[in-house]
Amino acid sequence: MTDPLPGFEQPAAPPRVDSVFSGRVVRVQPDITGVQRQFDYVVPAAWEDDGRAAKIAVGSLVRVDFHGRRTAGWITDVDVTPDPSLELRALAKWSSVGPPQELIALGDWAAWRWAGRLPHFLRAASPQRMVEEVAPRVEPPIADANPAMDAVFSPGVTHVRTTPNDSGLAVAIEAAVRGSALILVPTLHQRTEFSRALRNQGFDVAGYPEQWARSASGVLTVGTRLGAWAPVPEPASIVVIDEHDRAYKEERTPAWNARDVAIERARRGGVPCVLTSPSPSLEGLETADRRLSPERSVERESWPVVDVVDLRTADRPGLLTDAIVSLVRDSTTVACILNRKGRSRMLACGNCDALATCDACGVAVHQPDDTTLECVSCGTTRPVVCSACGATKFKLIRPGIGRVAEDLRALAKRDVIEVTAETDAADMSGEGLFIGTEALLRRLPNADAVVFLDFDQELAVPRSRAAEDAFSMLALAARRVGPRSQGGRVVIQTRKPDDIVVQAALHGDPKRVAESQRDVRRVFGQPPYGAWAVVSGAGSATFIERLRAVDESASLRLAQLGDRWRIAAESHTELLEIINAVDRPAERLRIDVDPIDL
DNA sequence: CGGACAAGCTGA
DNA sequence: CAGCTTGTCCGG
Repeated sequence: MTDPLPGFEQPAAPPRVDSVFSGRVVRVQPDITGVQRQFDYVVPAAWEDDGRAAKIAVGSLVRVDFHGRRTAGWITDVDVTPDPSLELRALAKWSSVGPPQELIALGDWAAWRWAGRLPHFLRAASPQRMVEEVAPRVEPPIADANPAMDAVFSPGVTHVRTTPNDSGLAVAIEAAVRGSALILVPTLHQRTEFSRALRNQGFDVAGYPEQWARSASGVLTVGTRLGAWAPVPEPASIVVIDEHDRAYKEERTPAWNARDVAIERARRGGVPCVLTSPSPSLEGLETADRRLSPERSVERESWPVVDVVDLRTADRPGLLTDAIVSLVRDSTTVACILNRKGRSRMLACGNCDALATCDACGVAVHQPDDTTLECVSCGTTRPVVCSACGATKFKLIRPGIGRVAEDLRALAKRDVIEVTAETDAADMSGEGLFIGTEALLRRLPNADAVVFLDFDQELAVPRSRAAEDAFSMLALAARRVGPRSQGGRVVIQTRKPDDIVVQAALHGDPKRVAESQRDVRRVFGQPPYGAWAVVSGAGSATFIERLRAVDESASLRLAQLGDRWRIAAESHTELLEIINAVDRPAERLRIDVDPIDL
């Protein structure tokens, strides 16, 4: 250390007298994305006297002096033996109770499994606001478990195929009866529904992440994707409702999947994990130790009447066949689904309705990001400002839907409600004739009939999961309209009436989809019979180059897809052992393990 | 991540 | 070679 220059005052250095420290040393993971290392700090002696030291535990949120600044972090280990050559600093502040030990270990695993960083997962497992202390664990009142459900809650992973009109609530209630459980659902709306239903059954319910502290004291917890990281201590079981749902997959990096986190968490805790779905994912079926399905006749009866309209022999051109028109006239609430994937989308000014066009060539423009409009034809860009009135808000118009809605209005002689992202939920609660994309199915509470105007749109998607996704959409439609005994009706317009997905819905038999997909994917080594990752971004070329160097025996298969790369391996272990060993380039890089859109 | 410091670039 | 940018390293 250099002496201060004469005449200059030395800045106040932190006291380094031994008696100031308690001698206890803890390990801290800083909450900084770029820092994967952990660092040791000592507990200040003063904390022993005022009770703060007693709060030091694995998972605690603290603040520490780190390389000239102060940062938040998590205690990942206590009573560490530090490297004697280091001069340790003291913890600066105890902030909050944090995730329990087992979630920190699970975070380590998730960081490996999705090639991500630990702080990302620790944030998911931490309270949104500081928590002073957690109430002692509450033991839920023990009710009588239903012996008929013993098979569902036996050790390991159980896949329960539900009927389309069974939300999975019965499984969730039974889980609650058997001890403090963790229930995951795909959407916030389902979280509200399940919480309400469980409360009506007399259970105390914590919603994650808002009620972190209650969850931490062992209250039955219901959450969406993030709920996989709820701090319920040693849950008696973990239930994943509608396990096939894409909402369980995080879209941002690291692109983790809550279903898979739940499965691993249950495995580590040695508790049952129950997956439910009316349209199972192959991943869910494959990881399950046992698969339960309803009796064939029960499942069949729970499906609505499915009408298949062959568009090749339709009575009139276009999508509004006679079958549709008469159905729409006779039924009260109908949802018409028309996905216009891959078609050009146009923008119109939210203020004056002028179509946004290119200043150079007059062609319609699209909006690639928040700040630019780009010409599809010549690539000219301009700011998001209307040329006619100067407004800065634009709305998306899907020419397909607008046109069809207009025609439908004329043919059906009734009002048609076009549902977009901006449509108010209140406008969708009553009766009516609705038209919109797949999102309409998620938002409409129920309907007398659902019509897929052009189902080939779904079947023709070039993705390995296309069939499963298309079928899950039909299962969702079936849930909205109810079973055939209640007059539920789903109409599928297609040029491929013999497609396995259409046939499976027609016969109310999801097994057909899974079986056909299983064979295809096995042959080609596609997930879940192999592991995939997609690498994209500016740094991907460098990354792939380095990966080739690490993968000496060339056990990974690489395929370039435009500016992205697909990495395929026999297993996740093989895939991640290599991916995690590659030095990440400085440029932006996105690694998507288990991509859902490939 | 962000500060420290080294190496590289530019213009007088 | 000062003054600036860019790159690399590293933290308790």
